[in-house]
Amino acid sequence: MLDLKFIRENSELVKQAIANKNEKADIDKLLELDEQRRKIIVEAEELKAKRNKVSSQIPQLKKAGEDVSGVLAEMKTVSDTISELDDKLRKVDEQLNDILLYIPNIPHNTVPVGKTPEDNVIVREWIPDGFSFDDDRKFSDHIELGKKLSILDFERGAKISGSGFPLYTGKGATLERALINFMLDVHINKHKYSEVFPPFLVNKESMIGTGQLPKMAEDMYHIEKDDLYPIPTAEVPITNMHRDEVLNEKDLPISYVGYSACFRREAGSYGKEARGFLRVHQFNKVEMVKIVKPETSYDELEKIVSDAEDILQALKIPYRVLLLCTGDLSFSAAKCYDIETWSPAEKKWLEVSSCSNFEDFQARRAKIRFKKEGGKKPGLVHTLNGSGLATSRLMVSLLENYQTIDGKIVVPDVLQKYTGFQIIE
RNA sequence: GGAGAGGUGGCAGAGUGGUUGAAUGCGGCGGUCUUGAAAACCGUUAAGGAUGCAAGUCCUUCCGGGGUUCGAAUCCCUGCCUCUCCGCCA
Repeated sequence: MLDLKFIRENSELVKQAIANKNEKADIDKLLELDEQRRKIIVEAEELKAKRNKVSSQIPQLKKAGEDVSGVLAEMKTVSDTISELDDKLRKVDEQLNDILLYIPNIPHNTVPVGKTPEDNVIVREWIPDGFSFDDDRKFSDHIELGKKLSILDFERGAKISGSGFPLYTGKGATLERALINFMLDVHINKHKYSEVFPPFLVNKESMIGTGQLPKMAEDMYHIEKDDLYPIPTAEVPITNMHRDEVLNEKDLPISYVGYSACFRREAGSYGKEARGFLRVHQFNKVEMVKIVKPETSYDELEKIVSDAEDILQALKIPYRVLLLCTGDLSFSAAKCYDIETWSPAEKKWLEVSSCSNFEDFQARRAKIRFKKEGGKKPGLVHTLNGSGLATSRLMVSLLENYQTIDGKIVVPDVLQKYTGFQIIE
């Protein structure tokens, strides 16, 4: 959420930013409501001041034996008028909020302006020793490998739940678990994040806090009976840990890492893109979340990206880092880097991580503040998060890159102590 | 799921219709005292909003939402959460 005052004072800038993000919002309507709102408040507050004053005098008048019936009648009218104004205010506030909650964050000035993914900027590329894009071996894709080695069973996953719900079996299941544990350990021990294991169902307030609702409702699962949402990412529960809290400046930055299953409806995505692991309704992800002071958030963003890259370098999987353009930037983000790994069978880059700085956009929605040293007013924190990493597409790159000529999978060195085996055959 | 109890400031804990934004204690901050520290004593200690150049003034907030009343932390309804007992259960 943007600051209403900021929008009032920078309406043209906000309009431009929204257009750059390929989004829409009726800023003029918002400003009109804002004006109405303030007018009503002034009117109502004058009456409330009067009511408070007179009400406190009534006991004294009674004590003095005076007749207060006239005053009571007058105050009744005043109170009725106040109720009317409060009702009016509530309605205006609701409309105002409806618009505010749909206004996206403003891109940072280092974000390239662009419309489509083609306008994203490749920041860097990393390949392990001995790797070549021109390798002319015949690469099996992850679906063939999964089937042949009995480690992935998409058919049965679809039978149990539906398409897009992958089933790992045998050494595939072990490998998945190894990957998650390896990533968690690196972030906890090497990068010094504190570990959390969050709930997978959250309430509406949490979904609004991080910006998934109301805008992205169609992409979320919703359990109607209990009004709970299966999380699309651990970002939601972890960032919302500190919703409605005032933190101490000395406790910042806070860095959390946690594993969760992630649930996404992916409404409207069908076809080839959805094959196997490429687009699924449930996947596993290790997520990093940071809550920081505003002045450090862009340094912290670079750190999150490098922490995520560290995993891929340890796994020796080719990847590249993209700086997303304004048009490809998500609703809540001010700046975002994507990390993509190479799939030699698809001959494509696959998104395995997204690292974003939300500045105070989520903090304002979720009311996450911090008390500055020296007793100044609490200010909004900046929040960030990054996948470190999502396993499903990473598994695609891992299986494909580590396959041998005779169709086996060599387990990456760093994972072997987690799997307990060196090869899948 | 059934039966009770309760949710008050950073924390603990008073307060059952009228100067209560809220006693008291602890903690925090500032000061006096001290070579320094402790103790003691004194003072101070919420957030959000409207308005204003500012100082300030005003409004709101005692879990959330409605209601009764001239007036609500206090009464009524409702939602959420916590605790105790019972039942069920990985």
